[in-house]
Amino acid sequence: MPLICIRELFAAHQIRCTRQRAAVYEALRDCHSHPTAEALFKLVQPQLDGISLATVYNTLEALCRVGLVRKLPTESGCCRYEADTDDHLHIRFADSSEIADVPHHLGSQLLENLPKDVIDRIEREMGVKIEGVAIQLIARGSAPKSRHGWSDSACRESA
Amino acid sequence: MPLICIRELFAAHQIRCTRQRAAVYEALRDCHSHPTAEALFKLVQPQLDGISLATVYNTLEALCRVGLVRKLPTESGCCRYEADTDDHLHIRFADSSEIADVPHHLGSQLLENLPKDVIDRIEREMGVKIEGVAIQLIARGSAPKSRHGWSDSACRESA
DNA sequence: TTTCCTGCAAAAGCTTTGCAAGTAC
DNA sequence: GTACTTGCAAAGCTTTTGCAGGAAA
Repeated sequence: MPLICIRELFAAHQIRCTRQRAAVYEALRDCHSHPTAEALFKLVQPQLDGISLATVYNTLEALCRVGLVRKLPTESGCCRYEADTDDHLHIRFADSSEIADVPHHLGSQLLENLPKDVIDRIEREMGVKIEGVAIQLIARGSAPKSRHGWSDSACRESA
Repeated sequence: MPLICIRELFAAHQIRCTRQRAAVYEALRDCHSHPTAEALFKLVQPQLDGISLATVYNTLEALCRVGLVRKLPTESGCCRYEADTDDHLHIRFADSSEIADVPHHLGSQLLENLPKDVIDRIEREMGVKIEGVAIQLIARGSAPKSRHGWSDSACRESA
């Protein structure tokens, strides 16, 4: 997607388009994995000479706030991000903290089969409003070597 | 559950039973919420005068390793723990990072309805072995005030 | 007695913040 | 021109580690 479209996308979400933000967003969207802020920083550094890690964090926070990016729950104490905000399943690899997407054609069968009436009962009986579902399948080991461009590592517990 | 049983439980899992570990485990099991390490530390401090936060972390790590405790994925950068290792659903409150259990009679209907054949296909097509499923329902706001003893707070983002 | 655990303090890792200079609108 | 962003550095928070003394088995 050319930069002009990112500019429009940002405008539609009412955040300013800066070189740094566009680069971070584009890198995240195109990398098809679920990088940490640090990994993303290393990814954009070559194109944006002076960019700082703090800017990556600020950018991610801004993009999350307007819903263009999602922060994924992890067990590892360091956050991972994705630009694909459609509902989809994740596989979390227990030994590496990596996260992979389940292809849509597989995940949707599972998501669409969630019984609506059960969700309704949970809302009623617990007095809450459910706004989404995050499903992580847990797999032992590390991500298989990037056939789909999944792989991405680096975090406290991956040592 | 009296301490003698915790001793046996630990023995069965081949970890030593110390006062500190027993206290941390008992506090976690009885608190019916999903405290951070820090919160758990404050919970056991009154009974164990000199305990240190590092010991709480070491203990939780040991208990996780043998499967007596689970570390829950969060978005907040600080970990939460639970002693209920049966499969069950969680509700994550987007604005407070708190986590609540969905009562078993409600969650099991959802868990048992997950289509096994779809999981099988995911394993085959992605070349992974799925060992578990973590489902978090996402709710806006904070946890309703503890009818079920859920509430527990304190974390970077809860400010 | 041997091995593992604790407490302390220090370090490491991730994320946020304050501020002056710069940029988008 | 105004309001928002950036880069930098420093601080803040969570978690881990090294080591000497202590407790469990």
